[in-house]
Amino acid sequence: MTDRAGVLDVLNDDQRRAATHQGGPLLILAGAGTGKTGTLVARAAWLRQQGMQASRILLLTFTRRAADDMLARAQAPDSSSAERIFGGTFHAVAHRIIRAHAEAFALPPEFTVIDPADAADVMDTLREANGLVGTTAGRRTPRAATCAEIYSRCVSTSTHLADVVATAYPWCAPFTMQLAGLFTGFVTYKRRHGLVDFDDLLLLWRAALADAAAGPALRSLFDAVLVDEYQDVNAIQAEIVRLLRPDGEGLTCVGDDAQAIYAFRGADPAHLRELGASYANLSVVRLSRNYRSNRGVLGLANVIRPQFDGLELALTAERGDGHLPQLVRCHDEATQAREICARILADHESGVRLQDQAVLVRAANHSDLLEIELSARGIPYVKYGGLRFTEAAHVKDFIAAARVVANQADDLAWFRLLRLHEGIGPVLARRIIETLRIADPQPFGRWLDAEGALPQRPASTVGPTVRQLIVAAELGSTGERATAIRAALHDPLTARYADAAVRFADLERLADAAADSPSLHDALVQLALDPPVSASDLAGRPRVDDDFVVISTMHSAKGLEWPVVHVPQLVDGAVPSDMALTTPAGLEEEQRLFYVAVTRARDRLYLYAPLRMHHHRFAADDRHSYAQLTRFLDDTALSRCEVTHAAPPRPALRPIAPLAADVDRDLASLWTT
DNA sequence: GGTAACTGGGTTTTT
DNA sequence: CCCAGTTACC
Repeated sequence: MTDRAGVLDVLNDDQRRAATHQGGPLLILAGAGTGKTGTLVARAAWLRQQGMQASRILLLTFTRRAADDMLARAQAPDSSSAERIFGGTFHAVAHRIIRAHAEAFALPPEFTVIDPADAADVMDTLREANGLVGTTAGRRTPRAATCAEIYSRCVSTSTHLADVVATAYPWCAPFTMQLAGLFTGFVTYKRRHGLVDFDDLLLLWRAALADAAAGPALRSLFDAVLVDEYQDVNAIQAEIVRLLRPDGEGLTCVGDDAQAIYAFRGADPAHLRELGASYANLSVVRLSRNYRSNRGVLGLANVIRPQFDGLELALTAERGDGHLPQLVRCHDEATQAREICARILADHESGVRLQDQAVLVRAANHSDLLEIELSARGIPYVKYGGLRFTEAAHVKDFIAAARVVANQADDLAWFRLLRLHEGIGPVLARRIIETLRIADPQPFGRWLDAEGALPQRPASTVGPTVRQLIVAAELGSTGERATAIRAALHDPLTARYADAAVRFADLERLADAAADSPSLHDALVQLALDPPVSASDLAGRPRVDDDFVVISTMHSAKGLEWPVVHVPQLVDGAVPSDMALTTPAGLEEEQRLFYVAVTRARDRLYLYAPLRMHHHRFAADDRHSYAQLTRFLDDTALSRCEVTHAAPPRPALRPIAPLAADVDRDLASLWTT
């Protein structure tokens, strides 16, 4: 059991003031590395010391990892439910409430939670009917995923479509009308098929809280609400918090407006900055004593950090002076990759484990060249961010099959499942679904009719699969069902993928993981809300003796730290990303993202600026133009760094044309006499 | 009529 | 790697 007095003892004065704050809403403005998590955990402990029941404390976070972390530190793992803090991500908590009262929300009890990829699939099936297909008037229509993004942006920021398109998706402006029609269809489709997307989870929770009857009941479940990373809330989440604690009593928000990096999914640091306006009696406690980084790193961090009136904060170093950040100006990207590898190996030889070193990139593809170089030198690495495990085709296939078993009315899943089979394309798949729907809501009962109506070849591939799934649906335990679903997919997956054996092994892990859930439904929701990053995620922690460099996107690195951090691609267009520069707000967010990246480093920070970029967007008219150093590294910032120049690339090899000519001549003897 | 297989141009970040 | 468009096959 946690030693609660001990939790408070290790805090500094500011942290203790935050943890033991009484009465009225509290904002803890916590700079990077200032012990935010420990303070929040201590506050929960202190509230319980004051006599509050654990189950009446609500802890809201943005990632599952953050929630698990804090809950693990705040309570014993074997505590009873009354002794357990009610915690999770906004979405997971919303789901728990909605699933428990599905009828009250006019949802079918077996409603399916769809992830953004599913939402894009729905958009895809509706786009043709809304004139959003192919190339119109020489302009390519927005991709299905883009349509889903725009929709979500409208919803999560409560902003009109026309404004969202104008500011964030200007190239889609010609299709605004069609998008409006598409979105109407999207909402209708979701309701008709019992689908709930991520935005819906929040919208439904907010609606319930605002409801005259349900609101007071939901509010009265909790005495205290603790919100982590408040700078990342969107308009809906901010309102959920406000509805949970209308007068601010018992509300604690933790955040740092300088680390707001999720505007693209509707978040806005203005919600944090305006807390004072919503709650006149708001107390603000600043945590600025940094326990993570040395003074060299913080010197740079403090000049990059954007300051906002009334919420200024400068980090002070609790650790020693340490090294200055190093800016390595590299001849080109290839040099950059070699330089990173050289420093990784040098630090490794001086005793730093590979896993204590991270490379933080703005976009997943920024590490392409580096990954080749790492592989060539035999340096092991793992990559976080970018493609998720659940986005791999075979995993989506498995999930589609499981969804059909869990909810036979899930047309979206049927569509994917059917199309997996040889000889079945979009038209046949749709026709089969039409046939099945006559028997709605039990399409399985009509399967043999549908199969009989198919041409011989498709029937012979899809028939066995579906008949096995029908059997799987009758099985008792989740584990048996998952295993049977996997078995049903054996033949179609083998026919489709050359590396079917590997993929099939992945699915075994997935089926095993699903077996732990009480129902197939729960397993699927879990997978949607908290997708495993890789197959090894499902298999548990990697072995202790495995050592590897971490490559992560800056976004995925939030909240983490490493002794050594490498930040490549410090070039305008990459950092800051040119995709983000359509608005001044976009540039500001890029700067905050850079701040997040810099503040991940404990001991050593290496920044890399390639001087020459090949195939770069800005260099389209001159493939050898010289790139500009990122605008975040102005003279002040540079004065906080030690600048070095990387060795020029190895001299080019002498042309080997004579050699090639020899080879060609030898070959020619094979067909000349 | 419908599907598979290939080609060529575009690619941020994720609960 | 995704998607639109084309072509060749059933």
